[in-house]
Amino acid sequence: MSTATVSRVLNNSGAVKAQTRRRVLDALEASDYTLNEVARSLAMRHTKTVAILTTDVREFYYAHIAYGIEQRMAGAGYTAFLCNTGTDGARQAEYIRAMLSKRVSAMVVLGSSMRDPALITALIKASRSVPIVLTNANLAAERVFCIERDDAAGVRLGVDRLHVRGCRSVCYASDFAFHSDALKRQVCAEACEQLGLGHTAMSLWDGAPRADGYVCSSDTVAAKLIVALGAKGVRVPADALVVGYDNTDLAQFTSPPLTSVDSDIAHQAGMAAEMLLALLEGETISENHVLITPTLVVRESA
Amino acid sequence: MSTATVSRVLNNSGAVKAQTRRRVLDALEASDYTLNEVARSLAMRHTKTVAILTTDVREFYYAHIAYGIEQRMAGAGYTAFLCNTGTDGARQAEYIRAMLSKRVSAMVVLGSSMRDPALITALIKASRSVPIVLTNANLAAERVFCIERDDAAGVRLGVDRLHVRGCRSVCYASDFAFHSDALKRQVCAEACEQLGLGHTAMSLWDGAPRADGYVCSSDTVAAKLIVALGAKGVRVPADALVVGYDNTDLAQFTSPPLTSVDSDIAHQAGMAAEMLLALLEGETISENHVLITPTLVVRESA
DNA sequence: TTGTACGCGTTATCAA
DNA sequence: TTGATAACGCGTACAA
Repeated sequence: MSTATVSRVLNNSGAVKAQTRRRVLDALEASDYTLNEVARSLAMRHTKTVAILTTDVREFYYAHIAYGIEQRMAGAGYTAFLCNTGTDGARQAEYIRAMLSKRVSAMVVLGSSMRDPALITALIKASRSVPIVLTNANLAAERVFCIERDDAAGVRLGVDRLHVRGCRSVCYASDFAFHSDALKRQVCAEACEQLGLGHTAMSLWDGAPRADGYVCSSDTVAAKLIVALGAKGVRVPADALVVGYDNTDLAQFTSPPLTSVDSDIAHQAGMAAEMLLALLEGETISENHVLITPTLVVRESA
Repeated sequence: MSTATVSRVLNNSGAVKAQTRRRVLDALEASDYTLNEVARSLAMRHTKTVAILTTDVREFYYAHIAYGIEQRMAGAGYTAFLCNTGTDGARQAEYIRAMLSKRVSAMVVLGSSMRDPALITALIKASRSVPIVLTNANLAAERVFCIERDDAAGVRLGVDRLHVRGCRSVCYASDFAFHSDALKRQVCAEACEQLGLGHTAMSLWDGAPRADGYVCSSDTVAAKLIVALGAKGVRVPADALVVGYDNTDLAQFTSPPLTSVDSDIAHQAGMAAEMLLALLEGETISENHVLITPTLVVRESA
C-alpha cells in the first residue's frame, strides 16, 4: 500500500492487480479520504479551472453567459472562478493577476470596454500564459479570441423595423452604461440617414425628445421609456414605437410586450465555451474574431 | 538570493535588509514572475477560496446574493468558485465533493430544497471539514449555519395588505418552482383563515381561479398573472389586487407597477459573507439560524 | 540578516 | 505488478 499504488488506482493509470485495487478502494472508503486537488494541480502543472471575469453578474446578460460557460466547462471537468470586477481598469487588472496566481487554465472576460490601458496590458500579458476569450468585447491581440454579437446588425434590424412600420424620426435611447452604446448610437444614426429618417439620441435621464420610433440599448431602458412616455401621454404603440434589446424575460412583461433584438445568449455562451475548450486542447484556431448575428423578435411595441 | 529570502520579501515576514529587498524586487520585476498560489496553498494548507453553490445563477435572486458574497469575500482576500448545481441531489453532492477536493476554505449554498438525502449527507459530511452557510434554506446540523428570509412574515405582509385594501378572497399564485412555495402557500392559507378571508391556491398554468386578491411567489409570477388576468378582462388594481415577491427590477416595469415583498437581498448576502468570515476566523457562533424580516414596498398593484 | 533543508500531497520515473 | 524516490513551488524551522 504505497502512495504510488493508491495514485494508480485513483487515476486508472498503470497496471494494478484487481485484488490490490479492491484493498485500496476499501481502505479509502473506510478513512473518508478526499483527493487533494491542489497537490495534484501542483504536480500536474494545471488546475482544471477557468476564470470568468465580468463587470457584474447581476446583469441579466452576464449572468446568462456566465451560466452557460460554467455549465459547459463543468461538463468537461473544469471548475469556474467568478470575478465581479466592476469597470475600473486597475481593479480588473488586479483580478487578472490574482487569477494568474491561482494558475487558472484559461480566462474568459465578459463585456468590458477595452479602453483602460491597465486592463489591456494585464490582458495581453496574461495571454502569454493562458488562453483568453472575450465576449462582447474586442481586442486585437495575437492570442486573445473575441466573440461579439453584431450590434451593428442588431441596431439596423431595429431601425428597419421602425422604418417599415412607418416611423419618420427615430431616437436611440440608452442609459449609456455600457461601452457598446457608442457603436450602437452611431450605427443608428447612419442607418437613419440611409433611410431618410430623422435621428436623435437621448440619455434616459434627459427627458424624451420628440420621435415616433425608439431603438433602445436594452429591454430595461425600453421598459423605463414606455413608462416615461406614458406619463407624457404618449401611448405605445399607438403614438410611438419602441424596440428593446437582448430579448430578456422583461420583454414579455411590459405593456405592451416588447419587440426586441435577440442575440441568442445561450449560443454565444456555447461558442465561448467551445472555443475555450478547443484552445485548452491545444488546437490552434485561426479566426480569432467571430460575430454572432442577432434576430428580431416581434411583439407589440413595434 | 535564496528562495527563503524571496519568500520573506513576498510575505513581509521575517527581517530582511532594505538593500536585499530592493534587489529581490527588481529581479522579480525583470523576470515577470507570478507567485504560484497553488504551491502556497499546498504548503499552507488553505486556499483562500469559497464555493458558491446555487441551483442557477440566472435567477435574479441568486445572482444578487452570489454577487454580494463574492464582493465581500474578495475584499477579504478570498476567491469564489461558482457552481450551478441544478436541483438534482446527486449532482449537487457531486459538486460538493469536487469543491472539497479543491480544498475550498468554506462553502455557501443558495436556496436549495433540503429534501434530497444525497444533498443532505454530502452537506453534513462536508460540514466536518469546512464551515458551511446556507441561505434561503434550512438544515438542522451542528456545524451548518442558516440565513433565511422570514417567508411566513413576508406572505403575511402581503395578505394583510390585501385585507386592508378590502379584498374578500385571496389566492396564492405560483409556478411552484422553488421549495419555499410549500411554506408560503400554507402560511397564506392560515393568514386568510385568521382574517376570515376566502382562500385558494393556483399554479399559473391552471388558469386563474376567481379571487379579488393575489399573493404571488415572485415578481415574475405576478407579472405573468397580470397579463393573464388582463386577457380575461380583469383589470389590476381596479378589479383585483396583486402582490409580488422579491421586489426585483421587474416590479417597476409592469403595469401597474408591483407592490412587492422586499427581502433585502444585499443585506442577506452581507450577513452570509460576514458569517462566513467569522467562521473562517475561527470564531464560534452560537446562533446557527438567523431570520431576515422582509418589508412591503407599496406601488400600484395593491 | 541570510541560507539550507524539509514538508505539504500528488504524479511520474525507474528499479525491483 | 509494485515500491522507493524525485519533482512540483512554496513556507518555515533551524543553523550559520
